[in-house]
Amino acid sequence: MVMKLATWNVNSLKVRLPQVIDWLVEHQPDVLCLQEIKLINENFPINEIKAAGYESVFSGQKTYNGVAMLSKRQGSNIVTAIPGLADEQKRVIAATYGDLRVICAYVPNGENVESEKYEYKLRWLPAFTQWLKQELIDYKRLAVLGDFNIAPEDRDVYDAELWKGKVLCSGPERSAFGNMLNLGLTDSFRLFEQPEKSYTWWDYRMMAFRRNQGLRIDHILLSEELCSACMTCTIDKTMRKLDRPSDHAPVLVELACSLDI
DNA sequence: ATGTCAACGAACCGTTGA
Repeated sequence: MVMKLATWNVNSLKVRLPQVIDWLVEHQPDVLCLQEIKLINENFPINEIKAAGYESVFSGQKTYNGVAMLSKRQGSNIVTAIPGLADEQKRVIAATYGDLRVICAYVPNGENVESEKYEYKLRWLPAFTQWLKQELIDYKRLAVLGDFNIAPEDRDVYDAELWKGKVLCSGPERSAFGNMLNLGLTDSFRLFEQPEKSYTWWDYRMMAFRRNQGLRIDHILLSEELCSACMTCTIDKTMRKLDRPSDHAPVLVELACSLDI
C-alpha cells in the first residue's frame, strides 16, 4: 500500500479552490495540508471538497493565515493551537488518521529581520518545537507538513549570497529549523537525489518563476518510523505554471504503508 | 530591491501582508 501526504500554501482557498479540487482528484492524496486559506470557518467550502471525496478539518480567520487538512478518512483528536502559546493567529492544525498523526503548520513569515514580526517568528518557533517534541512522544508515526518560511540551507536558495542573513535564510531561523530535526524529524526531500535548484516558492514579481528565482521553504518532516517507509518526495511545479497560481507549489511524499496498519 | 497578488474597507483606490 502507498500512502500519499502533501502540503500546499494556496494563498487564498477561495481563489484556488478549483485548482485544489483538480489536484485532489488527480493525485488522490490521503492527506493534503493547506496553508493561507484566508477564510473564516463559516466560509470554508466543506461541500465542494466533500463532493471530491474528501473530509475537511480547518482553523481559519478573517483575511490572513488559516490552515486546513483534507483527507479521505475522518480525522480525530484535532488540535488547533500550540499548547502554552498565546497566539491569535490560526497557524496550526493537527489530526490523527488511523495510527498516523499529521500536523499542518504555517510558520510566521517574519517580514524582515528588523521587524517585530521576526521577533514573533523566533518566539513562535521554540513553542512549536516544544509541541512537536511532545507529539513525537505521543505518536511514533508523526508527519509535520507546511510552509515553514525557512530555507534550511544555501542550496535551497536561488541566490544564497543575495539572501545571506535575510529573513527566511537567517542563522536564527535555520538554527530553529535544525532544532526540529534534532528532535528526530527528517526533511524528507533530502532523503533522495533531487534536481539542483529545487524550490517551492517563487515571488510573483520580477518573473521569478520563469527565471526559477525561488526558495525551498515548504517542507515535509517525518518521524523515524515514517522516514523508513518514505519512497519519494517531490515538488509539483505544474500548479505554479497555471493561470492565477499560488506563489507556492505543492510538495508530496509517498510512503510504503497505509493508514490501516 | 520589487515590475505581483489577495483581502479589506470604503471608495473604484490605498493599505496591509506576503
